[in-house]
Amino acid sequence: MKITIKDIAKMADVSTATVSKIVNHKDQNISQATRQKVLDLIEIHNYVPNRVASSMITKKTNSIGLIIPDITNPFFPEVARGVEDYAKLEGYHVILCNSDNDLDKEVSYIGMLQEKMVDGIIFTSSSLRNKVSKEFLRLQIPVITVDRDITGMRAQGKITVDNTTGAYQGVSYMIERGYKRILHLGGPMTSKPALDRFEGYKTALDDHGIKYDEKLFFEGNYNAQWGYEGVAQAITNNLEFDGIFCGNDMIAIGAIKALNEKGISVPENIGVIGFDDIYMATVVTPNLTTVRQPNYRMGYKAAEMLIELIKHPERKMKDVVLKTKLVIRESTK
Amino acid sequence: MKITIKDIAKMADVSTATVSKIVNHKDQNISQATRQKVLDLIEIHNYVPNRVASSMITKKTNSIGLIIPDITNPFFPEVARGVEDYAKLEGYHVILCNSDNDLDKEVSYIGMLQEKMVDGIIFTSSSLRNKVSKEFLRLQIPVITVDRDITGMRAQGKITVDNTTGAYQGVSYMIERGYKRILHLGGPMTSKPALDRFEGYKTALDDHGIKYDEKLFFEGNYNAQWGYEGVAQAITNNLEFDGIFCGNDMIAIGAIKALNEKGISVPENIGVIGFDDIYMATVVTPNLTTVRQPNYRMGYKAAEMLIELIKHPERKMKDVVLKTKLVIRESTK
DNA sequence: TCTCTCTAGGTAAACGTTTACTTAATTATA
DNA sequence: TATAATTAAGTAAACGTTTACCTAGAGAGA
Repeated sequence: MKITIKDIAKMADVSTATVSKIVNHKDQNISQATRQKVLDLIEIHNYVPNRVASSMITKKTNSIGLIIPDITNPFFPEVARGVEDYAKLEGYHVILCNSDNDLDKEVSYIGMLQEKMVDGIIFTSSSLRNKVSKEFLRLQIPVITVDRDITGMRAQGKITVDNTTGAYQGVSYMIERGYKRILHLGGPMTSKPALDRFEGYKTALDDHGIKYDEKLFFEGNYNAQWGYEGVAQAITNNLEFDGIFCGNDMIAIGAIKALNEKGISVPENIGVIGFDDIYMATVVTPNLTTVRQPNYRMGYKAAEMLIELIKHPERKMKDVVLKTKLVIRESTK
Repeated sequence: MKITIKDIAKMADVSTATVSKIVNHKDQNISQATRQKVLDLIEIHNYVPNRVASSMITKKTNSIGLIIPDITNPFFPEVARGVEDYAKLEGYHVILCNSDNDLDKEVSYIGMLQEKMVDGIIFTSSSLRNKVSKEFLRLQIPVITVDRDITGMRAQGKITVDNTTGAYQGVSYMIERGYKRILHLGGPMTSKPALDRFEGYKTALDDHGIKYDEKLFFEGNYNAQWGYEGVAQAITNNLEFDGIFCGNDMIAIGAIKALNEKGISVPENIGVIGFDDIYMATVVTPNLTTVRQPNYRMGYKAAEMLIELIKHPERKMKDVVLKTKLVIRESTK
């Protein structure tokens, strides 16, 4: 039998209220003698308070849900780590949910999280989808989105990255280094980040007196496969280009692989730049020049905002837009 | 105000017991008319059952704790995904805990998980540490360890990988391909997997008539940094070798980087083989020949065992030892 | 001495479910 | 027709806490 607050109370010959006060450090009005007696008993009998019972009363579970598409996607472990770190600091637990960007799974998770009475939800997406289940819109608890909006819903908080400026800086850098015809292998244009990066790309060209050529723009997915195929296709089509701005690092990694196989040298013949700065970027040959996204920060910030909202639901949160940073390595000359 | 089972019961003019039975599908003895009436009310008012209240009675929270050192380490997302996938299948939630192999954090997490009344715990470690907190030993709930033992504790279940055979196969393959003096850049020998791989390495040499030379064995960590340094050191020491068997892929990636920088060609001059088969192995140049560990499987299996134990605590679990697989790519000739 | 204010703790309801047991009505069986 | 069995519910305790409110005694001030 598990030992409860009643057992401790009986043994200490006090009421459960007294024990409760001591356990929760609301014990200004408890004598040192009683406190010590109770604390000793707790230690001896290894009493651990049942937080599900407390939750019934306090209406707080001290847990938050983290919905991401796939922890296996190298983008997400860092944001997960960020939210977990801050959550722990504040005594919250995080429940990990992999949605695979699948509406059904999302609905199912939202249901489970609601039933478990989580205090809030952080929602991250790889932005491959723009719809969101109506279950989301019904939610009574605070939701923070990171990296994207939820259409039709005003989430209580929003963390994004300044993708436009990031792309602008990356592309500008390429132009300044002498690259003139820069291919853009973008992510899916249904997603805001992909759109913003495309925007930054165009503006950078424009500001440097280069006319945007739509033949140099390809829309695809966020994976290495697509980077590989995109380059292969461009070459087959005899497209002329001397640089590639990729929608993310995975695309860039695929692109470099294709170039290597064709015997095209990076960065001498063609420069490549990615987006994200995942660890792999430092490991491929050549090391990838890329626009770093503060993934850990995003997660951490998201948890910060969420927990502040949990504590003060009436507070209005300002959206936060994090800055990117150009990381120059070897894939550009 | 959140709507409760009582509200539904009142509106449907039935008892809460009836509603409860319907919600939990224990409704053989409920008339279709009543069932439908209640179901409709639930739908209309968007009633969601409070599982923390149920947990009080059923003594089950349907959640499990997953303690890993760091989700950011490329080894772990796959195992996390494995446990999450199976857990979801069975209606369990997983609470993610990053321990950083730090005893204090571990103790803190165990405390929190106990208080939250998780039904079981999966404990994974990067094997950098062998001690475990006494809090672990006190735990009343089932614990499954993956990848390593907990010293002094008989966990209710254990998932490991046959590291010895894996190493044996990898090293044998190198020898058969003509490599003769094979360096071993191992992980920390405080960890069982590192030891077993070392064992497999020696046995393979032995079985192929090559004498083990202790000058060719280096003990280190599990990261790329160490691989880089290990090789640099070996070269500085004018050590003669034509192959490297690495304690894991990260080490191998670091080693290849060092070799590349010295202008030593892989695999022509020196062959390199890793362990794990993380995604990065397919992305470095040359692609890494490695011994694949079934990470996802490990996580999945662990969740399977844990949940079986939760349902049938009396059952005795057989330890499972998963097989590795040699994946031949480009870093060996 | 009387009243007031602290101090140290106790009382008991409440949180939202589940479930063992009970009950009333209906149907089947002999 | 009398009884047994089945169906379709309802009753109320229990789960382990927290907390608003209460109380008894001690000391202080007048």
